[in-house]
Amino acid sequence: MNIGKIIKFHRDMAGLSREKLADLAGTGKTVIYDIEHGKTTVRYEIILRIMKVLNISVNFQSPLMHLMEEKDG
Amino acid sequence: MNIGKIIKFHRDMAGLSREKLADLAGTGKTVIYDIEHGKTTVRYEIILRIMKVLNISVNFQSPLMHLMEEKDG
DNA sequence: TTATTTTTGCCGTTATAACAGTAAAATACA
DNA sequence: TGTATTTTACTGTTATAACGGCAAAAATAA
Repeated sequence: MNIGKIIKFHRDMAGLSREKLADLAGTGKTVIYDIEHGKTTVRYEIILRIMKVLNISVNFQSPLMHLMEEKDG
Repeated sequence: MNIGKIIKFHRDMAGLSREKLADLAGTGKTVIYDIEHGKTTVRYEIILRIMKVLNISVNFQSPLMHLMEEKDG
């Protein structure tokens, strides 16, 4: 799953520059550049913040997931 | 989404110690401990490797996602 | 029970990711 | 066209995440 392309595509669709997206995500512009260029050695937290701004949800799936007790807030 | 609990649950189900999981994921055991304790300032790449070992898939969803041209291998 | 093995929890050091700065490139506007 | 503004590409420095090491705790065996 190419996260760089996903972010680039959504950023373009939102009409955001890297710097603007970075500001909204509370991070530096360089990391946006890095991610869009295929770097995956970036903080997970930063990925999450960027995804939030771009209205992208992150989901985890597995055959066992439904067995986890989940307390809904 | 509590990634720490997800990993802890699947690790237990797989009968793996942190050290064993770390070895399989090609990382150190400390980061497993950190993640399970709620730390999100960890490398995205490491999350991916751990998820792979535990057979958990990572998916991104958005209202625009289907508009991306995806070349299937 | 005691001894042995395994696992967990955490700290200090080292490698590296994030950042600001800046030049180049692109875009906008007159 | 020229000038201003915006965006991109990249580098070096600094903050910090990843790691190994070790003690404590837990599990397992005898």
